[in-house]
Amino acid sequence: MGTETSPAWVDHVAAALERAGHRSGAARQAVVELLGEQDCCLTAQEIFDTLRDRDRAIGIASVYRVLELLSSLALVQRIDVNDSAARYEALHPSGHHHHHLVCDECGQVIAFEDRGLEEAIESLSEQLGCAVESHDVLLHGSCPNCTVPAAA
Amino acid sequence: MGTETSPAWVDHVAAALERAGHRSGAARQAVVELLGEQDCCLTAQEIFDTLRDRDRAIGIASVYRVLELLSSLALVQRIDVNDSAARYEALHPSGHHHHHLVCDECGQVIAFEDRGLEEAIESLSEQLGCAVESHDVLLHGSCPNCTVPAAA
DNA sequence: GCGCCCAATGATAGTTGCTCTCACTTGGCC
DNA sequence: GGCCAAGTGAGAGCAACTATCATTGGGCGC
Repeated sequence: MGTETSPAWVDHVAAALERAGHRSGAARQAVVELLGEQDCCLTAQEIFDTLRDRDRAIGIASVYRVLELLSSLALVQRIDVNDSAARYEALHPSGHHHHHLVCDECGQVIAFEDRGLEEAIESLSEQLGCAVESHDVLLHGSCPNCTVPAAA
Repeated sequence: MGTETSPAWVDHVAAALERAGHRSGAARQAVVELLGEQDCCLTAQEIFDTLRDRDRAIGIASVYRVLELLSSLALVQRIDVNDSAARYEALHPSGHHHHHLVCDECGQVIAFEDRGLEEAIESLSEQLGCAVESHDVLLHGSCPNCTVPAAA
């Protein structure tokens, strides 16, 4: 894990923020860089804790503020996995993204992608007569670890 | 609206609860009947308020308790629409169900169904090597009302 | 029908994820 | 360097949800 998402997205965000008339700031920068490193979604608390551990501590209010801003500019996607805390992840300008399987046993969130699914959703949005801007697919089940009882 | 989901599902729930060794109770009965009438999802608060308006008031704690029980028995599905309150709706034993479009303008939740989408998810779950028990697709965009600026 | 036992219920206090407020700091144009 | 708005952080506030616990009532044995 680590570099999949990194530099291009961080630059993209910087450009988009500047275009939208925002200044740079330490807290926002730290959150963006952290999100850029991730392969999958993080909760606000995880972002807060990780930055504190790295001696780049910022206020929890700033975490939420940055996430809301990025979300409103379609730079991150908010994902709700039914475990009370929302998660956020980088949203690529290319539209390339993935979806999530939530393990109902251990709570782990696993990312996956599937072309067929994307196509089904695309053709669906045309039929609906609504402007579909983003979509999120959430599967519930058991992850490989929990599926095999012996390995649990 | 009103009768699409109704009697069969309520009976199904009653049977499943008895099978699981639960007694009947007024609060639970009221929640199940209300859910059985719905075509789409309700929040816990909506359930609480509606029952109070019908002079079948029950404690808010009971609402949550019943929803959790039904959810754990796969009799209702919990849906998180990113607006802070979770929503719940009847889950049919036939597997027949629908998904949701959330209007980012007005917050309205619209139900839809699509065979192609279901098929894509089914074939996907086979590939994943995980036991997928349920799935939920959430589209974000604008509902017909909000899509046409003139009608807003 | 009567009584007993435990599941079901409801009021309320507590927890928690998140938002609001406001004083302070900082970036960036002059 | 000075100014001012944007950015930030601490902490209060809010709302959804959960835990607790005393009371109620369903349903079985009698």
